[in-house]
Amino acid sequence: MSTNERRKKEIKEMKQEIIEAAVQLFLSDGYENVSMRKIAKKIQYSPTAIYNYFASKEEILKQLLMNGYSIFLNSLKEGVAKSEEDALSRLKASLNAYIHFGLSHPDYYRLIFIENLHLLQKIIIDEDDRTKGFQLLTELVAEAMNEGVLKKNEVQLVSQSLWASLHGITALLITFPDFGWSDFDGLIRFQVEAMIKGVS
Amino acid sequence: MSTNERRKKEIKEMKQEIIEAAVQLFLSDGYENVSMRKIAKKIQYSPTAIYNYFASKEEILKQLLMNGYSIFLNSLKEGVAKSEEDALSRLKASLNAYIHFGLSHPDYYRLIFIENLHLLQKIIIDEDDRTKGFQLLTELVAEAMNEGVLKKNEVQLVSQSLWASLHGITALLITFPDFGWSDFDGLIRFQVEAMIKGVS
DNA sequence: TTAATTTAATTTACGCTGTTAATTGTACAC
DNA sequence: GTGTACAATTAACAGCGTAAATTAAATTAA
Repeated sequence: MSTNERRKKEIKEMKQEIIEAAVQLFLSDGYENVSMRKIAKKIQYSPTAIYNYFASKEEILKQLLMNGYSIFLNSLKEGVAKSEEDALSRLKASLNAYIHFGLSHPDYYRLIFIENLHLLQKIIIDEDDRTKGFQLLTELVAEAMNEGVLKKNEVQLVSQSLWASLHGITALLITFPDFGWSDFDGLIRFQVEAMIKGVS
Repeated sequence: MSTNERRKKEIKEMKQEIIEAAVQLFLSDGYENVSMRKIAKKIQYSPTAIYNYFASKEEILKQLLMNGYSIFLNSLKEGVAKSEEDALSRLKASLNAYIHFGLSHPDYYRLIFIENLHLLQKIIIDEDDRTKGFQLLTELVAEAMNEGVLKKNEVQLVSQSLWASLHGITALLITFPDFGWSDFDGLIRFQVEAMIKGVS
């Protein structure tokens, strides 16, 4: 039946319309201030119409998390791709890319890594985007150890420590912008150097 | 007038009763799930009675933050006091005490340092408790630099970098307990060592 | 001691939230 | 054309933070 297929397309389009409205509202108003009714109003539907496409508000949130995480992964990969080819440069590039993503997409960072980290496990990025962020980091760490630019150690342990420091600087700069940070860029550079030195 | 003074005492007691109920509920149900109505029910008052003592729910939150921050400061000071007397030991003790506070009071840590960090500036701890947490850290860093166990550098920059890494490990362990952390205690030890080495 | 005044507590109410249930309208199959 | 499936709407529920009006109790003044 062609009507069936067209219907499927319509469902997909409607879902798309909903999450586009949701993203826009959440970027401007902040996530917690966006209600189902506001989303519905933006797309000119009644509030409960949305429930034909998403079971709950949390399901929309999950979709937003997927989108944000996809952008996050691309940022990391781009950062690494643009770097020099040696293992240390690639590792540093990934660290800088992580922080840079947070600072240029604070709402997404907050949503993914601060407020809903526990939901991340359940979210599978589509298809070939399987290389998750942390796996990328562990690969770069292992690479650096193999090339001898990083002291050999448990790869998981070192990667987790690096992630922790990355998250710390990013989360603090985002959630506490009015703290008297010495010098934004200087602090970031110092932190990245300290992280590398710390595990070297 | 003695009636006036007695009244002041009653107000203080009522406030105390309210925040005690609020703390209990928030510790068991999680902060966002505690409503004014639930607090009121617990202390056997009507919901709006609370508004004679706290202007809003946020004012109760601020009180909780103050309590939590007070516990936090005491934990830090205790940790330092119990350590060896040399500057490096004292600094390490403060780092460990920070993480330990987060792990033993995850709800308070989440409330203060993850969800409401921006409110922290406005909160002044009572009386002689003026030594704020970050100031304590900077003092220990300066001390360590003066004793020559830490490379001389901008004290603010180093302290902020250390705080960032502390926050990172603490926040991640709290908000993502189900992530496959190599070895909780081992990771913490490694992180503290890496932090010190990074700024040495 | 009684009357007037202050003030603490309650009830009522408003506008919001996420979500369920019942209802309406419309496009399709037979 | 009639019956059925289903998308969208309206109505409704239980909850939220909080403002306003009202009641009740305590304190002060006469």
